[in-house]
Amino acid sequence: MTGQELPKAYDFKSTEPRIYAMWEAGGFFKPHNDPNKPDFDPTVKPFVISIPPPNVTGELHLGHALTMSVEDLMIRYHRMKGYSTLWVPGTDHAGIATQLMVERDILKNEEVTREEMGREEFLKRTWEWKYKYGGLITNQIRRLGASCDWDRERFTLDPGLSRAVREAFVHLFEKGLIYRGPRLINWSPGLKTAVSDLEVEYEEEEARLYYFKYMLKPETSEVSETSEVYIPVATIRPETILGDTAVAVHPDDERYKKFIGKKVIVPIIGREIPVIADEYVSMEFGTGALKITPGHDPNDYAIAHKHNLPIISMLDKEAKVNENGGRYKGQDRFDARKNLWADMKAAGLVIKEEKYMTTIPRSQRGGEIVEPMISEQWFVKIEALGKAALDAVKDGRIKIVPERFEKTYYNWMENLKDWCISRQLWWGHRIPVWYCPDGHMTCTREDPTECAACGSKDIRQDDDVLDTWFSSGLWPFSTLGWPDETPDYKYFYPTSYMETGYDILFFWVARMIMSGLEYTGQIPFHTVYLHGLVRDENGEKISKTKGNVVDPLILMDEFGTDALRFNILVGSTPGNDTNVGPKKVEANRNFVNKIWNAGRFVISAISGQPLAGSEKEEYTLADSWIWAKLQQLIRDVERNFQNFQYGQAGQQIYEFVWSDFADWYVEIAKEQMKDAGRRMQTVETLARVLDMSLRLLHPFIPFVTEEVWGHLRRAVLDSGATHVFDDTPHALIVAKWPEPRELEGWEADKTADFELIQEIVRSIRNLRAEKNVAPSKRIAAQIAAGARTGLLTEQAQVIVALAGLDHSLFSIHQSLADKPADSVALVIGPVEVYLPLAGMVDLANEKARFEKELKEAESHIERLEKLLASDFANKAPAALVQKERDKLAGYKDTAQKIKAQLK
RNA sequence: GGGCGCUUAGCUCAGUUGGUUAGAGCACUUCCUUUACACGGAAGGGGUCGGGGGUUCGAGUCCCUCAGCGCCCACCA
Repeated sequence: MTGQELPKAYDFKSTEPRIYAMWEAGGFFKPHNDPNKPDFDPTVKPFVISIPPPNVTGELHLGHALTMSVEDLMIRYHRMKGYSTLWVPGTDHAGIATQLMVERDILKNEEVTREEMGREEFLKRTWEWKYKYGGLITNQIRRLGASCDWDRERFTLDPGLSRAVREAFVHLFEKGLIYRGPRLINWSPGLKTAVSDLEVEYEEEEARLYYFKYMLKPETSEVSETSEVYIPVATIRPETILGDTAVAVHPDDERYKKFIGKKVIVPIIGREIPVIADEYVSMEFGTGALKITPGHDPNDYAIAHKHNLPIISMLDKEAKVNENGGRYKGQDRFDARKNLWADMKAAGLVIKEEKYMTTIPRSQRGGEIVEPMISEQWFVKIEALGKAALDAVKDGRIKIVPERFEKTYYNWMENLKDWCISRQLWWGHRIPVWYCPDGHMTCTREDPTECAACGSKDIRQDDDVLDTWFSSGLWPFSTLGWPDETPDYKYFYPTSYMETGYDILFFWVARMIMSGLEYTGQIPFHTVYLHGLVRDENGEKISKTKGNVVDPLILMDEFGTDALRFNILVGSTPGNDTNVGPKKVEANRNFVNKIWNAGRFVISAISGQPLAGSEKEEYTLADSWIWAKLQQLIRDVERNFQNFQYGQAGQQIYEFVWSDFADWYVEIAKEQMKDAGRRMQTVETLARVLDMSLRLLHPFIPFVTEEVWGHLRRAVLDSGATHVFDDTPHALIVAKWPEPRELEGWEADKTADFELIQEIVRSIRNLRAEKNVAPSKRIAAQIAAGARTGLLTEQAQVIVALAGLDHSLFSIHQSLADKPADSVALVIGPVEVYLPLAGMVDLANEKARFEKELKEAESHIERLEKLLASDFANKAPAALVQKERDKLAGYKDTAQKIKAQLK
């Protein structure tokens, strides 16, 4: 197919699936150096990323699109660099999310609850759900162009990964780093499971602060019906009064000192509890007296421990009042609050209530208010693990990008609390501990048949499952075969980058580091790259309630995957949020189309006639310029990639391709190709620059670059000019990453000369536009070029073509004795251009224009003279000073020429 | 209460060893269907880089300070 036969607009719809299938069939997603193959070379460096596994039943959202785009870019770049590159894909069982989804579905369609259905049947249904919908998300990830090795796809509940979880748990158990016991945990009454501290979100909300009387227990000697002796207490959750086991005051509080050691009466239910002294109580806040509810408040729990107070749980798993709540038993926590308060009011125990802003703990998943409760749970002792993980970042074995997150990480790792890992769910890895009737625990790698302690055959497995993050914490190595020393594990582990959102730095990244160090004795990855959140086009946080949800699938349908990816990748910086929306994606679709058409042009240029064998002339100024620009671009992109500045790199390639290559070089190339002698080197330069540009762009926009490159490659090979490319593999995805290099016979540093030509062309165009000269009209021009006569004479054809001049009425002179009549003059540094625009010259107008330009030039001269007279000349780098001197000379030139014109 | 980030053109944002006249996309104005591309081309308009102070020959970039916005962490009822 030649250039002309390609459609005018890039058809991403048919191209993308075809290209993806070609890549996959070609085995390009697999590491080229595979430890499972006989020709394996252990000295080749691997580059590995483990995908942050999406929820197996999830659907693609922009967060995934961002993750996949960035990781695919990293992967493709390293693949082209020659690393044995592996991107391990997979999905997460996502305990709570998936279970909720299936539970709701069954309830809706069959009106059966999970409890009614039973554990075994429910799990069977959930697996069916997984098989049915589990492929959805991975197919959507394929659409994004993700070059993962799908043969190595893993799922957290796979037998292999489940074995890894089992190994990890038993390891901790045997090491004594895991324990079970009743502790105050965050309980989600809706989900009916414990959740970890991280899964609780604190929201500032308006609540009420209730003030009431804690009546002193009358002492027999001074019973008085009228005396009202009480301690005023304030609370946000009056229902927890039912669980109070003390009232605490500050030991130095003169108001309450006399009550310390006495008893007060719990309202309505009449229990006697002590008044204790503790410095934790703030005298200034509230009433200065604090009710202690150890069963339902973390601070109170700590105080109760200190003072050996009893702990009363007054809520059940559904957050209804239990038997400890007397007459309120069975009432929902909020009903109990209302009713108890009403009863207290009736009893004269209420002082007042007022509005109060406070932080309310809500479940990250369900949104309901989380209740601190005493419950029997499994915990991981975190101190030693956290210390090791902290050190790994502190001593630089693991680098976090951007660096500022290291501080956040330290802060969190230095204040860790034991991790509650048990969940009262069914969908997940069941805790591998069995109990016998005597209460012995058996924790083994293989399912036991009898109690390890007493031999009892009557053993029962723990009902709970593990926190999803426990298994995903093993992801970088469990996916590679651990705990077995598989070839993959040995070669690809530790992995290279961990790329994910900063929002799961603690949830996931920190836990992977702890797990990796503890189980494998190695860091799981050496670099953590954190990306930001995706926001809508106006920088607003995307939320369903706001109705500004942006669906990546719709964007891909409308504008193509490459356009979406380029939007996501360009203009985003590490750790910062990125805006995505149709307008931005459309702009990038246009860029993709630009590449397509530039490709079409180059391919048709090549296909014109055979390239091989023709004589080659010297490179032109334009050839040298575009090549120099490209070399600079390659260096800049490399530097930016090394610094993880992918957005910056993308932006620079965009500008090069559109502004330098398409707008200038291609237009000049059209001229150069008219000259038979120049055709070969022009086409070669076109092909080379396009080739390099496509390589640089491939990690960003893989589909269109692969497609265009395929056509380009065939055209080049058909023309016989095999020497043009560094390498011609079957696909761009495995082509070599560009490195800066010089061409034989090519002149470096012609940039300034070319820029003068650009300035001349722009000035002429500008004047034409001002004078409303039809673009199609070719006009005459005379140039007085002074010292640049040689350069301009050489570039005459370019100037004539790009500025729309009439070749036969164009001349270049060293100087002009007489200023051409009826002409408009332009001054560009040392060059004067005269455009004889008869009838269009307005002397007053011209004068005003020159005066304005002169003023500008003079202000520059003034500024530069001042600058060069200052310490700048002594202290700044010599090259920089010279540059400013040259500039000053240029402005002086211009000013002088303009002055002459004004005479 | 602690920590972090942001404030640059009308809008959304780039700008990483401090060094030309501070950039892009969108929007806006004028012109053009020229044989790669109207998903295009050409030419324009638009910014005291949040305020103040400092370091420096030189600051959007470094330091201090103030203001506004946002995020994270934290046990004051």
